[in-house]
Amino acid sequence: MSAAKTKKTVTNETALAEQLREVGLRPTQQRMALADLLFGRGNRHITAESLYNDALTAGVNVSLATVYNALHTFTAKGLLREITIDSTRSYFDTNVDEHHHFYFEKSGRLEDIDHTSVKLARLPEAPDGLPVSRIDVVIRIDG
Amino acid sequence: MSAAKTKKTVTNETALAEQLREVGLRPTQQRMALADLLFGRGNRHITAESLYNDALTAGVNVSLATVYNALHTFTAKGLLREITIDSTRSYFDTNVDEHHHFYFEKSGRLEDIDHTSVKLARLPEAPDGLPVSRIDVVIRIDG
DNA sequence: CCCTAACATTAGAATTATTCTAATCTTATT
DNA sequence: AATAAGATTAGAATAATTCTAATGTTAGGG
Repeated sequence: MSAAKTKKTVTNETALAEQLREVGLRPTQQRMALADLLFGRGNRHITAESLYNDALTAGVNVSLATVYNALHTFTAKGLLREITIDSTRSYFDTNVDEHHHFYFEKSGRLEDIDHTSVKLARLPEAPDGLPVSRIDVVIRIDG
Repeated sequence: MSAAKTKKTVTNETALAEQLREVGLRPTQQRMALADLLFGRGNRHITAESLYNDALTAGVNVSLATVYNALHTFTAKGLLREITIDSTRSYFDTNVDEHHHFYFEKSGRLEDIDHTSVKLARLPEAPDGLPVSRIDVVIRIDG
């Protein structure tokens, strides 16, 4: 179902467009469509290729290069989190809260682990007292 | 300094060649040279490109494709451990003991953390009781 | 010992993932 | 509504990695 045509003066801006504006991004056609595919459902782990395929299936006119641009821009703005597990491709997580991951080696699938389920009782001091930006725990599952 | 010429009958096989044979690999020129560059010094974090450059500098005649082959073969045989931190390239660690890593985001450098320095007090159960093959902890340093 | 067949290894060519940059689109300002 | 400044897009280029045909190695028979 398509929304009623927007008049030239912006009067009925959608919530999605507003969210993009809030982080300083223009709500362009391509970004709106990709943001909708990304955030319309629950938390997901996607790759540039998988989002590109989702876009094609949804009939969205967008190039793969633009999908990469959008993923990196969204990550820089804190709307996505990049996870590096498999060097052959980048994964992006729509869950940006503190959490960890199970990685199923055979299928390549990722599963979120709530941060309260993992407790780091002892941690080494960071060299030169430099700030820790993030701690990633990946539990690799043989299956 | 070059070792004395080996006679046709293998009498004075080097220790390095013997180690390769032990894991079922032929001690070819290229592999011997790469193994020497990899394991000759202390623990290191290398990339295919960095090892290739080391080889060129050392005057070793080897292709980049062969460097990739050797790194993956050595990893499969347990002589190296692959670490995935940065999706733009694969790192290989000559330290195959249980340990974790600091990752310096600005320089891209890795530093080993002894496994006794990190204590995981609470861990979630693996789904379906599947076996855990490895737990990786990466502490990302903003510097 | 040497020769040969079977298999392992190598590296040039091909592929895949990602980035770059020139062209296009948006938007704030008038 | 027109314009200029800057953001966004996507075709082309690049970089990382893999594939596969050619080459090298080795064990066993002659």
